Amino acid sequence: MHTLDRTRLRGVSSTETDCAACPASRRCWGDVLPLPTEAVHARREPPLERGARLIEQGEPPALYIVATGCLVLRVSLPDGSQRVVGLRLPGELVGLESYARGAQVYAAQAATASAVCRLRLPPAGSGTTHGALLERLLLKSAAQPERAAAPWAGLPAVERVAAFIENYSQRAQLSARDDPFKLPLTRADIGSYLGLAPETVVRALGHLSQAQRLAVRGRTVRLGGPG
Amino acid sequence: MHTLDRTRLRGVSSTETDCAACPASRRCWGDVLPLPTEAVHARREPPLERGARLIEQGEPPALYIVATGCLVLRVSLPDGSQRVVGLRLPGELVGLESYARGAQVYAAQAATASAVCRLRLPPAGSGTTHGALLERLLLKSAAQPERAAAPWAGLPAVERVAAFIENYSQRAQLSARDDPFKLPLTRADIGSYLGLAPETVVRALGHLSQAQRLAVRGRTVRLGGPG
DNA sequence: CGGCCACTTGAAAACCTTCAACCTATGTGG
DNA sequence: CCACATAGGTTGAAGGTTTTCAAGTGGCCG
Repeated sequence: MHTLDRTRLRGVSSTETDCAACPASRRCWGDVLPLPTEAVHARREPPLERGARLIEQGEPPALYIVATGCLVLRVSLPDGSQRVVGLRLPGELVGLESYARGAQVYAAQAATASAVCRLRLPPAGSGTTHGALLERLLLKSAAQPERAAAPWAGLPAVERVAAFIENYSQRAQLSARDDPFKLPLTRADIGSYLGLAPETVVRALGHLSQAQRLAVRGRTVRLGGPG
Repeated sequence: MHTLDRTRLRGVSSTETDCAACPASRRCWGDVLPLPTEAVHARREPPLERGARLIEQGEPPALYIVATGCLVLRVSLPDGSQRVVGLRLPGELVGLESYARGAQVYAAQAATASAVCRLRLPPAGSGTTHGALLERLLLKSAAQPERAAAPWAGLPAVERVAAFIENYSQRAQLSARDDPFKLPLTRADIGSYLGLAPETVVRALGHLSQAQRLAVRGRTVRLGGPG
């Protein structure tokens, strides 16, 4: 224990190292096709005690991979409430979404004593290098159990439907915010997606209509009200 | 319209082309940092009528990007029921998960008349090339609204909790399937994640215990029964 | 015109949440 | 080592929401 490589002694307890030298690298990268030594540069961060926070929501982007322990991901909703949206176990990625959004989407807190490594993503647009790392990350990302569980889970049916419509209208590229648009799904499909009975979707749309939050006629919807 | 490039005439109606030549490429790749001409090779597939299926669950991996229209993603559960798990709009990816799982995870069906392009992923392990494409895909993937919406949404509380425990025990690397393990989350956090009140989680665990589906004592759990 | 499918509406039953009390572990200070 | 404080966990009863079942409406296409 006292004959560690010098590179393990940089900083108080964070270690710049190469995944190829990590005894637990199989957990993170699988046992097939070990990456070339210089491909994955990870820095082992100081260990996290139970309850310690690795990421705050809104922080600048950073990407970690869990080495040991378990992290809980939480989002703070605009109304001040908090929800757990995910769990990360050893070998899983934390914070990837931040690179797409420009900021961390969720807070990450150690549910048990944990250790993580920070991954350095090559600067955007750097071009042709790092292909192997990127490929690994892409597959890993696609394999991840959940991106961030439906934040509407447990909300009342009316709010779930409202969130669905809102989300859809933002993703569909509408010319103006109060442009009428057509829902591509039947009420049954919307219900199946949101975990609601079709009748409940109908009634929820009715309530939203009555509350002036949107105007519904058949499959045509127009957003109304603030938001 | 009759002076199209010869490359647009290959096959009945699918077109091998370069995203840089596509008038709608902004929708797929954004307007900043256009990719080098040869980087993204996409093949426009024959148009999909409303109701047509692009992907069947279990098919070999394939990756598409939606050009126009809207696709619904559905999973068939072991009990025969189906659930909508996602929606894909223009510019969004369909089928990425299949590369991690070795097979398509969901079926994709056109909710409205749609058009898609098939993307050719460089063969795994090809190494240093294609970095720009991979980087784009990684960011796109991280930005995608949902990987596959919570498949437990709408299930009774007992089943949600059961699914959570089962999923956790599979992700945690346990030595044996009937090894006891410790849940890292409080009942309140599990409830927050599943959209249930903490008391409901307690009662659900009670029911599962009583039905011999698992043994719970405090935070220690052991799986029992078939699975 | 008939059939089908999506949508709508009403009433009863099932389920979940809420509220309130109590219990049990764990850790801290005396 | 005990007493206490605290956080997490458990249990019961009341009330609200959602599901289910049933029936009926409206549009679209053969």
